[in-house]
Amino acid sequence: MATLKDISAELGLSVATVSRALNGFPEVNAKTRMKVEATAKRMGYRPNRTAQRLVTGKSNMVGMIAKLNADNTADRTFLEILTGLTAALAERDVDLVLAVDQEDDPVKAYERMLERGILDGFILNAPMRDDPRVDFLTRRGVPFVVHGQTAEDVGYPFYGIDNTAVSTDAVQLLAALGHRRIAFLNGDRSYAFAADRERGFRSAIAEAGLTVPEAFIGEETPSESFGYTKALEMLSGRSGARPTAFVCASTMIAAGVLKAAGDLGLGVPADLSVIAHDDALPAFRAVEFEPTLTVTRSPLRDACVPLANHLIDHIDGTDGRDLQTLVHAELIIRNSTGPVPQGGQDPWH
Amino acid sequence: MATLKDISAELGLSVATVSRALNGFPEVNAKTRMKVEATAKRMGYRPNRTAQRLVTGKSNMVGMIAKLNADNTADRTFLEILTGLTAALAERDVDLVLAVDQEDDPVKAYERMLERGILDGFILNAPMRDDPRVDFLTRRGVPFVVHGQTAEDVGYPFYGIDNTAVSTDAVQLLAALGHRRIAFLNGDRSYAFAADRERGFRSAIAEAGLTVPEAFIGEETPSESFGYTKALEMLSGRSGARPTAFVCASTMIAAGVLKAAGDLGLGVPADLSVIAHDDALPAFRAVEFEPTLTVTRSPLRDACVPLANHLIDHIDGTDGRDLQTLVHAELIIRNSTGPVPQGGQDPWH
DNA sequence: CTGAAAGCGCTTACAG
DNA sequence: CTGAAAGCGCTTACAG
Repeated sequence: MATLKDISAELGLSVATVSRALNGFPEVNAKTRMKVEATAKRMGYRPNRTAQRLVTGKSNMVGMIAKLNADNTADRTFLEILTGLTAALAERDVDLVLAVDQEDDPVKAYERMLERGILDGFILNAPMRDDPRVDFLTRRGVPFVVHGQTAEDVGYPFYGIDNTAVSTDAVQLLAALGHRRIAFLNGDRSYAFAADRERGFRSAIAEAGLTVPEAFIGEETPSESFGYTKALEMLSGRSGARPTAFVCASTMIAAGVLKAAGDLGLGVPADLSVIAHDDALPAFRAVEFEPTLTVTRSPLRDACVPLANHLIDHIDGTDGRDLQTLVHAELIIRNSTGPVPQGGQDPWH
Repeated sequence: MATLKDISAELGLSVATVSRALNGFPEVNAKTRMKVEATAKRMGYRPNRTAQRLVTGKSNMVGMIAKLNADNTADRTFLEILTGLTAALAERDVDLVLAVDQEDDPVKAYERMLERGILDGFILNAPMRDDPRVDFLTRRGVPFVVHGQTAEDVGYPFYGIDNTAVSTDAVQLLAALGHRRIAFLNGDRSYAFAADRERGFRSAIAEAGLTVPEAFIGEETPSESFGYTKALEMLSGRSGARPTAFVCASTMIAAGVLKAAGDLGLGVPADLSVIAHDDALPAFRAVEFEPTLTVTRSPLRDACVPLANHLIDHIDGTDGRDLQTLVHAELIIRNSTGPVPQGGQDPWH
């Protein structure tokens, strides 16, 4: 591997000048810079990251720790994030070191990674409300970015969607269509996103002058089978009145609900309306649902570039409060939502 | 962070001696070593990996590049490997840098990672037969370990299961039970494991004096729906005689086959025998199948420690040929296999 | 605009 | 058994 010394010897310049030329320092003579750049290219020069790191104190590596779910499957959203994130980090010449957390204590894995002393910062995925990792990293003074929100008015960088609005948008649409019995199939409430969705759901229900029985609310790690089982249960009407609409935390859940509706001979949207939040996972395309699915949409991939940039900027010194992005998911009305069924058209009346 | 210099100043020793004491050099005085170790501990000393790396040329980091499937989902086995691997590498103080490959050319991503110049080696997952990545890394002189086999008589380190034997064991069991019409639901044949499974299958079929129509052989990325669809198709008998037994590349596929059998009112193992290879994924537990599944079993997790160790040893200079492990998967006979149905008991006769 | 020098925190021949 | 010194490949004040 060619080094700065090789180039400087070749050109009769000092390593210092070569270094400055290659790093875009303004004081270098334009001609010198061109010569240096040309020979660097010709000699196939690559800066030695280790040496750079030793002197700058920065590693150009950030960490992410995957957390396995209770059933030992990391969710498929994780791989989606991983794909976008490694690409976005690579754009800024940063590598991703990955670990998988198999323990109960959520900060242990971070502590261990930190001890190895090779990381500039962390990306926190799937945060809980008041996530203990946030507290831990803040106390240690380690830069990090959160995918999502763990609390209001925080000092750290984050990128997330407004999950409260996700639910209120959904409920408002359904209420405007005349629905009064709206069920909610949420994700695991210990995660911040699901907690926010629930708050939004309840407040929008109240806002619309409606009430919701607890039997209409389910929460679990999103899956098709969760949607199927819960919808079947709620639509059986064993617990009194049946819902006429479902708000689903994910398209996977919605797939299960549609299946349950099909099994019960219910038409969507004639007998039942369904709306879901859509992370735009390649494996679950809402436009290919039958009927096409009304969604609040915010592609998971869109989060990756700002996540990477926020973290790197923060490492480079930008204040965390200046690196906070909260986006409003787009409401896309398709064919799975319609007016509440009336009189004779409603098989339950 | 405390450095060697801090410790040496504290004790009035040279940094060289402190370094040697901490690195277990035999020539250091026992008393000196103890003193050094004690103060190192007291001062919370952690060696600076970057400095170590600059001088030794080793980074203690290895790379793995995830390949997305055509449907953009990385298989769930990938996360299983990731979990075991990061743990096994951590035992030897090595970190895993991850990238996701989104391109057509399989070596591009490796080239890019290599250019960054921060890795000691690679772990190759899901190899193809005569995998181009093997060729590429060999030519570049980059250490790597393969999870699986890409060819016979190779020079690189690998850990894999004997996939030929996986199929022959399955076929021999079924043939011994009297089955003569054995179907095979394989993984994607472009992968080495599936190519080996197919070779094993065909040779065992011939060995047993049987033949197999091409309509009895299916191949696809393993999934429950693949098993379900294919089994339904084969059992419908549209293409002549129906199989009395299925050899499945994975428990996911077997789950689909069992479902199809159920839909058709076929009892397992009374009317149909099913055997699968079991990677022991936490989400698909063969003993919890109904009926419990006969399998060839080799936990994916078991591969991780030898993979990590083979790679690290190879990086440290051990010859690749001395770091090759091929294990024979265990045959576990449970309740999904039985004698071939005869006469009146066979609904198809 | 360029160079000589110090230094980042280690390891490792080479002396003694 | 221990130390002084060189060096890994860079960056960056400090001079000029």
